Amino acid sequence: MIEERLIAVVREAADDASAELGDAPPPEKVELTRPPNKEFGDFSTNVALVWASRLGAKPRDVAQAIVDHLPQDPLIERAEVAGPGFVNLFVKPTWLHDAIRDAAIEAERFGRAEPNGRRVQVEFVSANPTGPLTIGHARNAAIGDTLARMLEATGWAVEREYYFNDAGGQMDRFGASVEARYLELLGREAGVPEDGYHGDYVTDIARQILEDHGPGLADLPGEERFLEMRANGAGIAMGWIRETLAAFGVGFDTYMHEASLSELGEIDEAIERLRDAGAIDDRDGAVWFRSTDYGDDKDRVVIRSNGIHTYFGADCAYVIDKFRRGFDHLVYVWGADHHGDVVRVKGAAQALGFDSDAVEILIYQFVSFLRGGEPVKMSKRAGAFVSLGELIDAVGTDAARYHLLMFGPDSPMNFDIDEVAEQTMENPVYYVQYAHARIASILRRGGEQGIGLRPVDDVELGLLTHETELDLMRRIAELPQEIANATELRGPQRLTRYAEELAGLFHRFYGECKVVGDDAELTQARMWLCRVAKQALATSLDLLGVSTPESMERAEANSDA
RNA sequence: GCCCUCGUAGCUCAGGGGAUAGAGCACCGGCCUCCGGAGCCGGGUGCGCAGGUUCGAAUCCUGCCGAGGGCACCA
Repeated sequence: MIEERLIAVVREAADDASAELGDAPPPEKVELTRPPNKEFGDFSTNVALVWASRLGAKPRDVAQAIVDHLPQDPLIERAEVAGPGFVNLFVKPTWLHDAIRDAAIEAERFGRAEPNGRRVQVEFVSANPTGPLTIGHARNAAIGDTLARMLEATGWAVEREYYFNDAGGQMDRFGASVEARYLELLGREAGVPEDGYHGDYVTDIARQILEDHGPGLADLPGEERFLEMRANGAGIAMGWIRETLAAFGVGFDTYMHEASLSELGEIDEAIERLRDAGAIDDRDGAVWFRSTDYGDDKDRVVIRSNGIHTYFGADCAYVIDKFRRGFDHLVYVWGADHHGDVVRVKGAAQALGFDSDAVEILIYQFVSFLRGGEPVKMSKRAGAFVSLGELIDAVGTDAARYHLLMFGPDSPMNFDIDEVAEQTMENPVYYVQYAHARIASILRRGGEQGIGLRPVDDVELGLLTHETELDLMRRIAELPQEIANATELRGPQRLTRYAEELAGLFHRFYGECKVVGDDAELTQARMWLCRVAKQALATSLDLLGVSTPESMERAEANSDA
């Protein structure tokens, strides 16, 4: 790697310069950064700035000393002192040609890391099956799935898990609501409970149950009838959810339901282990986890005085269950409304003897959905909501996912459905996809003209010397680092930014350089550059869960003529 | 009251202690008889406030102001 080589060179120079600079040895760590501006070279290091403060010397003098002692290296064109004391390295463009050649050989593996032998579970969405997914789940699904994709790209073995509660009070209210609608369909007197689910979709579910099982369920004894309704209703809702997720490009490896934790006795086990750890108090007939020992502002009940565990009690068992399945790292993707649970879940993990750093809870802020500039009000129980399916129908999976991933999870965001749907021209996703399709078109054109692409090893990439070619190659070469950074920082928005920049650099290159031209050798080199650029765009989009079209439909929005 | 997140351009948002703080949209003006004009080029305004740490702060710390969310034997 070019970076390691340059770091070694700089370190050598610093060691050589050390004698004449003073007592303080050069910093252990030499960091290379990509300068914000290419006038500052290909790579830059601030080592002189850090070192100078220890030496009590002027940073620019230290930088100059390093430059003066730089060993001869055929790769380095020149080095300059700049700004407050940066050492800027200008590298011969061959490093870019080499990088592109390597990328070409790696093909679809370019930018992705080798397996690291570690397993991670990403648990996300995890909505209870009381109805269709709503737009309230959209950001969770997009972030969770893309994080899973990014972790895979950085070498992790990833399992995507969906956790849901199939007992609990919400599900009971849902079951009672389905039951009421079912009876009403049969002409019987019934009513959805006040605190039940009032959306029309509940009737759809009841109708489905009626179709599947006939009217006979109505005559079952009360409790049995209710359980049938709850179970069948949940099954139908879960089916809808899976369909919607599939349309959104999201698939899960495992579906975990809360009831199985108690079936496995894992909740009892969790309480016992917490008790052994001295983290349990019995008070007022209930069982409490002393979460205040872990920074919570009050202790939390795990078993209520009626003997039923709380959601949090199940969470404790769930942590054990997850680690028991051999994961090295756990990620939970939660909305901001659950941020208060973070401390106690991590605390419970610690009390249970696990490394709480291996329990990562990724909190994302809420999305304000708008329609025509007006906020969309959401209430699932009242039935007033926009489903994720409707969102997908309105704006498309690509635009929806891209828009949801454009902004950092920490950032509260607006999503104007009408804007993303109707004014698609302003959505950057099409800009990026267009670049991809445009490259595909160029490569097709080359094929039509009978230009066979030779193996990249037989192609003189050194012919790529135009400024726009160098800029494009430079950015392509950064893909592996971009993916690594985006993943480590849990920042999918970095990938959207990268993809947009790459697309922009390609468009500029396209404007300046004719790919399929008279010079056969240059055509070969440029077609390979196109191919690698296309690959880098495709990998970026794929990590975002956005499709990579080989051609774009002409938009009807162009019809201003 | 306590806790979490956020506050950057007219709008939506990027900016992992570094150089001149960026992109898209919106607005104005340009672009080759040629590989896709969903493109390219040019035009300008801003880090909520006050301190602190640092050679250097949009970035780290403290306080204040403002917004969202959370503080159940609910899920």
